[in-house]
Amino acid sequence: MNAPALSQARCGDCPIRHRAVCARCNADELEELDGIKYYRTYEAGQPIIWSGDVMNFVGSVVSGIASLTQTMEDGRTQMVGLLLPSDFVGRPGREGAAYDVAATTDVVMCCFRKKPFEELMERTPHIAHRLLEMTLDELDAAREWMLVLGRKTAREKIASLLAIIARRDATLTPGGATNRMVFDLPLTREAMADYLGLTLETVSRQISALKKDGIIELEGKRHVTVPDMRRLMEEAGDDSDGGFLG
Amino acid sequence: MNAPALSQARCGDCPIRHRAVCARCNADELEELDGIKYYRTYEAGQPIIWSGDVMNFVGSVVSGIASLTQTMEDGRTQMVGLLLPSDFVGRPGREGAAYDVAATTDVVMCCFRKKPFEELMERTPHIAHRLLEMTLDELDAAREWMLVLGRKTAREKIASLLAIIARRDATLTPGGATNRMVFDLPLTREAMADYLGLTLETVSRQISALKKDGIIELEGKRHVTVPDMRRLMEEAGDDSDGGFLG
DNA sequence: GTTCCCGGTTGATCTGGGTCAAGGATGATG
DNA sequence: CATCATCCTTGACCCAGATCAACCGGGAAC
Repeated sequence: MNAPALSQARCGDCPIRHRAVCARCNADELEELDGIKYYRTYEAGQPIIWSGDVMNFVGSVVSGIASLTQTMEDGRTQMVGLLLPSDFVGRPGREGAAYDVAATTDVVMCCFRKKPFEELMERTPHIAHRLLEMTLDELDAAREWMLVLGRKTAREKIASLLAIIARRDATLTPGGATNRMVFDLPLTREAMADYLGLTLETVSRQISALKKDGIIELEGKRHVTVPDMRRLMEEAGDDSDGGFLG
Repeated sequence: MNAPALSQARCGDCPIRHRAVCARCNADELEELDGIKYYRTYEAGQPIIWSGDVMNFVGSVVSGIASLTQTMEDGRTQMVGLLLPSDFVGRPGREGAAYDVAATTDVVMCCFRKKPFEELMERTPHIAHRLLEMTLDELDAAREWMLVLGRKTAREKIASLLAIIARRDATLTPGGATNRMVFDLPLTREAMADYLGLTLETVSRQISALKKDGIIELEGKRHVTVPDMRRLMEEAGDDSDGGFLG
């Protein structure tokens, strides 16, 4: 893979409150991170890691959206996770990457060199603890997605995805989830298809159908208004919190 | 849920080398577990935990097979994990169960009361560490399964499942995986269908097809011989290690 | 402006797997 | 032994979603 632009920065520069390790960005042990932490930026479409590559860093997404995908020899692909700001990338204690990671939009990552990070983890149990919690969250999310992939119809799949994206935006928006929600799709139709185990044509058709039925409104191809979140949730086939972020 | 038979036992009685916490069964901190550890048995078909139930224990499977399933209001179900001997159940730090857990065959569980277990985890970092590793394994497995659910054909799904079960048996069998493998299916056709996002009729048909094509041989409904594992792997659609155990 | 390109839409048709329905085997029970 | 229940198999048919193909629209390059 190609080498993206790399910039060094002190911890205090962390632009957001990270959910995991970086959540400690202003805390005591952070002093120890000087010199092992840096930022990287990736352009939309760029690969971040290839499955099987040796990963010599861990990190978390600062801005933008990255995707985890698995690929078969014949080219069939399945997206197995979406990485949103504050999500963690990397597997302490593992050598290689398990899946392809790519930037879906422009992405800024906050990285830590792996070795020192692991040593830090040894010394500070609550970091390991936080990491375990995040991993459990991701596991829940992945298993919830298994239900979507295995048992839901195309329409339900689309509604589930829209609900997740809306809910994600809600957590980033002061005020949070309301009945009416407005957001931009951060994914192409093709990426949505890869996420949902569908073809892009089916994605397009089902979005059109949801629009025709008044479940959503569309402005351009990406800007979505959901006039009534409850109706969208019904279309998704369950009332569950349904939060796949992993 | 009903209360299954419960028997107390000292740690030294642990019948197998557990992969995770129980891996410490003969180690120092185990002394501390006296009184918070016990065994439970469940009959095939019995529920172990309902999704949403308060879970006051964690534990690991000693013998038998348990399944994790998610269910929609209308009854559609998706199995999201198989728990084999040595697999861990429970979520330190979480109140409720996230999915239904049920005994697929007769199951013996080695349980720890949750509170004391969590306290023990606080004090002994390497248990937390081991737990993180196991959770990462399960996450990998779940994501691998997402590829199966989202993109593979019915025939590939069946082959993938057979390959996983064969490989699991191989790890339990001295000698390990060979070209020729013989094992018993621990799942009904319906359970396989729930695991694979198919109907039981399709499962049955595809198994018949694999038999007709000489990929597998069947004796009765459950006893399977795979004359050539490589051919089965090809049918599964990838050469990957494909290990979904979680 | 014109052209090109890329992401998206829509239509026509095909098909894998779902659905509905009718047996078949095996093993438990009286 | 007959009965019954469970699990499994197989057939006939149907439909949701895949496939193949044509076209649209907006933005970047010339």
